[in-house]
Amino acid sequence: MARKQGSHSDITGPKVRAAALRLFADQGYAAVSMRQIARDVGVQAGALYNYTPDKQSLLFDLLKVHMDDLLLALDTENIDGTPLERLEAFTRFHIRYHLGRPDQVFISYMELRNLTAENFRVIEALRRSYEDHLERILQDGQADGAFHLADTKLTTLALIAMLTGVSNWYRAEGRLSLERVNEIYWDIVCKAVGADTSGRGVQAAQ
Amino acid sequence: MARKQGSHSDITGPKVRAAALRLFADQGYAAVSMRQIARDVGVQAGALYNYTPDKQSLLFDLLKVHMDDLLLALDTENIDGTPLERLEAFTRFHIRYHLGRPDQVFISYMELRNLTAENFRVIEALRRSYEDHLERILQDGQADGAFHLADTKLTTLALIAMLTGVSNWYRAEGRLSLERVNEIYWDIVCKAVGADTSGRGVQAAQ
DNA sequence: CGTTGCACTGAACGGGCGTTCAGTTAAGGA
DNA sequence: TCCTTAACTGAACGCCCGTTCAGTGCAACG
Repeated sequence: MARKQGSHSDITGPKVRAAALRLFADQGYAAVSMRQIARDVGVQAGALYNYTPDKQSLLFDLLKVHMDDLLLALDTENIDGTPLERLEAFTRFHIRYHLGRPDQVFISYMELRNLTAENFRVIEALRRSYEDHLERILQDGQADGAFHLADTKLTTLALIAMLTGVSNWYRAEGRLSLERVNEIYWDIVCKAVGADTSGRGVQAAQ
Repeated sequence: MARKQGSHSDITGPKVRAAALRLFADQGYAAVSMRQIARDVGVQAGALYNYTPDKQSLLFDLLKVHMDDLLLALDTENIDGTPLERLEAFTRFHIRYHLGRPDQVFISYMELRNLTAENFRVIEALRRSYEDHLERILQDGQADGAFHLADTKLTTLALIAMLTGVSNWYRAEGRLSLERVNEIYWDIVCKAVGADTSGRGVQAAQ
């Protein structure tokens, strides 16, 4: 048998990436076989090699596209205003964007170690430039007295770790709406950077 | 050939666990073979089965021991005092303990998905009880007005994610000493929970 | 209507996997 | 000294791995 109807390459290609993404996220890169991905797509394992030169590239492409999309979306956001406003925009953007792509986020920090050294460097650089965006906000806020930070670099890493952690527990059907989560985290972030919070203040509601 | 000298079981046993820990942390559970572990220890693969019933138990035991040690060490810490004092003790404990055991920490959140369902539940419960410890501090502080939190549960998860993130970048030979890292993170945590920080305040030193 | 070429199959390649087990060696007790 | 037994070897079990490739059938083109 060959293809059953019409041209399939523009259907099968995305299917392959989608299956790889889901399976890598569920079971981990090393635990997933090409035959498993193929079964998920509905083809034989050999057919996958029409869409990727090898398994490693499949992983790399997923991570690369994710990081590119992330940086592009960040650039597209409106990030003008005071450091405090920019920090709020970044916080909300990060949470919203990450909660919308749980699988991509998951493999982007779980499967880094399964990249070849060269591929790792590429992704690492992209990640770094994302972090730099936040650090610049913190530096600006520190410079004009809006924030009070002991160390901008560490605060950057601390905030990103905190915000990314949302993906570990958030469930859309859970007790809190995305908007409520945004509010609560923004409240924490805002205080953590030592910004003047008089006048705002999120109410506890437990 | 059999054993070369003396009794080896109390030497080989720890060696097996140590090799498994290091290799799992470096390459991931699924990517490490029993033969690789055996080579590291200096025996044939079959000999490993004198020390573990199977590969899965090897992973589970590492995680279980780590979590038990963590909870024991936490209980051993002096945790009396005001909520603010207890929060500071917890923060410093968490950072110190985690930075001292990078491999255990790493596999404890990277390899959870490679546990069987039953083993996962056990580790998950231990982790939960660790989180509960922090949440209790936050609740007490919230109750007596020391902290101002929008949501104690989310703040718990946010803080733990932030603190555990230290393991991702901290290097002993890096620019900051453990004590300095402790100071900076405690500064962030302290502010994040909305505690009154007048009179303290860590100085920036960049 | 013949030809081209895309998308795919199915078998094969060499190799590694977790695990088992009969056999071997040497330490330590009787 | 003999004997038991802990500790380990080395081969084997059946199975799965990533990847390659000759062959196949269909759609579209000239």
